Amino acid sequence: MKYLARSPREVGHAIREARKAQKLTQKELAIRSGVWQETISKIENGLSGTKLETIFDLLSALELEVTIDDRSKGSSTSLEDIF
Amino acid sequence: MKYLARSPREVGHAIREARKAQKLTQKELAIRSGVWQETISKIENGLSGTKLETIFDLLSALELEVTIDDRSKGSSTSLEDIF
DNA sequence: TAATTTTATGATCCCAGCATCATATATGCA
DNA sequence: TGCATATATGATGCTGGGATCATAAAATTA
Repeated sequence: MKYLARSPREVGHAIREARKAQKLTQKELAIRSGVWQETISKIENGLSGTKLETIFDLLSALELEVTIDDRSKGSSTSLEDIF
Repeated sequence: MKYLARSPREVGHAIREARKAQKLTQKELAIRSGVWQETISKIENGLSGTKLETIFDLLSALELEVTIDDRSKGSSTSLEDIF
């Protein structure tokens, strides 16, 4: 799965989707990542501005990586994200 | 250009590279993004943990977007980033 | 639907991000 | 090498992130 994120809120959404795809609970992710369940909840729901550091803690626990690329290139996501 | 970021520090580096590629000074980017030059300097150098929000302010000013993807797939970067 | 598990919410406290101002370095160019 | 521009650094203060504890609300499942 591949997620395009244009805002912190969308990053939170991507994290939720990825977590669910891996059938993890917030608590399990919390243990793996060192980020509290309560905090994960807030991040996934887009409350809280979140620090980059925290996001990376979650992403690496989920084995995800971040790519920064020119906006233009592809609404590749529109296609691939359909599922 | 495409950057793979595995840490806040690498995000800062990617921002610097993208800014330079667009021949912008920190001050110019500061004006466009609403983030202070001093803050940009610190972010580019990996000092400061930075908030996600601030990163997105910079990325959109640079017309960059973020993709979150499974780690595995491609050391596509190693190839494409060579230049 | 009762019991259990998962998520969300709320409050408090500490620490750090960032705006802001001042200034020191460094880099580029005439 | 001297001046202008660009970048880095340092200090301060306010605000908000996140750890932490307690608990409410949802969602699962027996």
